[in-house]
Amino acid sequence: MDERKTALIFKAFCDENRIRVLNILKDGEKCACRLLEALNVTQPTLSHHMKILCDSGIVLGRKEGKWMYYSISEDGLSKAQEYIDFLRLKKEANNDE
Amino acid sequence: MDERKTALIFKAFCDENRIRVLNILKDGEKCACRLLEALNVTQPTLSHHMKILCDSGIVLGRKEGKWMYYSISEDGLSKAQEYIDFLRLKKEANNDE
DNA sequence: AATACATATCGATAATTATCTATGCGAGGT
DNA sequence: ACCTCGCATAGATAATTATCGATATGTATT
Repeated sequence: MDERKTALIFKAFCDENRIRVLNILKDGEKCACRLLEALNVTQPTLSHHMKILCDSGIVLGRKEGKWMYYSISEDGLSKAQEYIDFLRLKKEANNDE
Repeated sequence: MDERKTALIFKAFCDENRIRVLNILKDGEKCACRLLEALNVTQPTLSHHMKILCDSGIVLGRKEGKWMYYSISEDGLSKAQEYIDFLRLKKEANNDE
């Protein structure tokens, strides 16, 4: 339960532009250039967000020739889901002790 | 699918101190003073984080006399989970439309 | 009503993050 | 070998967020 690591995973989801990217990648793997068209930011800014998404483990990058293809990582989603499930495993409240 | 709203939900999870709070609240409702002991930040800083957690919908606050009691919101967790599930509903990849 | 206590809010500052322009790098194509 | 294209990196700046000390607010308690 490294708090830093957990926070890192969810950095993927806490920015509006990154959510926009994820919503697009939901339909399947996309080239960076496609994301750039959709996003109204400059190319370096997109690159910055894609790095954060990859570092979080939620997105996978694949290089093919000149192009970068990004897709959502099922494993990454599982990690995120695991933490949410972890929070659900309540014992009885133990307020006073 | 308001990107701003989705990002807001996950703001709860993208900070180390807030994850620490959630990990504690996992065991059940806790008073703010308990969180303060555990967290190594000043009282105003804790209050700031608790506001973000409540605004995200992941945490519920309840005032009882002088004390504030915080707990994890099942509904909030569901909202977060819904988005993760949403990303999982893949159609076939459609790279080159 | 005076005091003590728990928490929220205010205002300032430090730290982090997002964004841009400019530039570098690798992969094809000519 | 050179050029072009797609993307990453560097460096600077703007915007946001985290944090603190000081103070306000509301709630017992005496």
